[in-house]
Amino acid sequence: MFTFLKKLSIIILVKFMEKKKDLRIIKTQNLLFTSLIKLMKDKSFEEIKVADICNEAYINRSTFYSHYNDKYELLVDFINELKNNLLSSLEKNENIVNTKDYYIEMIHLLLEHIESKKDIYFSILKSNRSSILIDIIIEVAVKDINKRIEISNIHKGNVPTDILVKFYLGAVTSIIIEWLESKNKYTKKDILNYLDELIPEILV
Amino acid sequence: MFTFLKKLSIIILVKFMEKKKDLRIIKTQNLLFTSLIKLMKDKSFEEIKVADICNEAYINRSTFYSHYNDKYELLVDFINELKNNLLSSLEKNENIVNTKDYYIEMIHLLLEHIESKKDIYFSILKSNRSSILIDIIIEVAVKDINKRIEISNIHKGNVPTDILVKFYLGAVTSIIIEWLESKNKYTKKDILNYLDELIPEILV
DNA sequence: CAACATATTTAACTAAATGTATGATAAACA
DNA sequence: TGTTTATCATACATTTAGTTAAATATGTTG
Repeated sequence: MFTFLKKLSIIILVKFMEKKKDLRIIKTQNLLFTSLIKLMKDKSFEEIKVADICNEAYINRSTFYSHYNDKYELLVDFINELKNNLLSSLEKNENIVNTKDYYIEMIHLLLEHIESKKDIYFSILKSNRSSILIDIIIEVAVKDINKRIEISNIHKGNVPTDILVKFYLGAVTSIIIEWLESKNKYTKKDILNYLDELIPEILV
Repeated sequence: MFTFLKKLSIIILVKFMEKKKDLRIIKTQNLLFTSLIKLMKDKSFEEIKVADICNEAYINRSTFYSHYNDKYELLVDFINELKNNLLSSLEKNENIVNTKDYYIEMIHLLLEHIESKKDIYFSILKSNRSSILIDIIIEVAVKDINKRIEISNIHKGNVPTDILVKFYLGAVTSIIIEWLESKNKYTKKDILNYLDELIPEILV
């Protein structure tokens, strides 16, 4: 119970530090985000101008500059939003005991998150920024994995844990990108089955 | 024999179409390439201006525009150069019979290539463009793998070949990036041993 | 080596996009 | 309701991109 309150207070503190008090700020920020997503469907991020983003969002350009110094800051902010979102999606995974099950369930949650925000992730790929997608998945997944301290002690082989983790996360991410890019070629279930087959029990 | 001549003539035709006859062109192009590499060590690619590249190369800006329409074209040209380079490095791999040996040797050649051009690849990572590195490795490796047609028929499981290939190439690329980013933490031999352990015989 | 072809330089210029500043207006907050 | 502050409208300085044309320098070819 105390832990819960502690958690809550931290969240409130973070929100407070972010200074997102004023509704107007939240409103414009969301408008800028959705504008960015929409534009990234048709253009690469480099081609998108600050003026484009503002026009699409019906927001004055000087307002944009009162929030961000340039479009790259907007992108970083947007990506962090996605990361936090994904991280909390993965939290449902906390009380799975078996390690292999944990990994498969994590990938399951990952795919569900991405499918629920397919527009956004597809826009990221379209805008020629696949490295963003890779960054998001790997960073968030590593954070989640690091919560399960035991893992680092379990693996019996000669391969260091960080290498092991990067190996399989790179593999999974690569498949996810293939899944997104090939649109309707594979279902979410297909991908999950393939990964279940490809990730060995040895990991446990 | 005829096929050989046909191949040769195509190569000659390509070289002719590239119009790289004049030494001056080769010279400036190389200057632009090395200038780009040098700048990417300190700045992200977005931050680098056409004028910066020209100053560093002691080349007039209008000369730049007689070669490329923008800096992105220069980057593409540079990347293609790297791809061709890597592809011919991998050719030593042609007459290996055993499939697992082929993969390990391919990774070996890959690591040797990257180590011999460590400056360049490290610059690419520094300039916040890891997706370039991923593109290069995956595209070239897939080309090389596709030469060995048999592979597509060999795998016994339910996982489609393209998924299988993307899975392990994603994994290997992820490790290579980790290897480069962690500078001196692992030797080339370490990485090769780890990957040898992680890539299953099942593939064969 | 001389004649020719063409790549590079120099310099000026247009257009577009960035980033800043200020006072007026509108909306949120307490 | 009064105060605070985010947004708007506008104007302006600066940077970068990309084009053009004539003079110069450097490779190519017979």
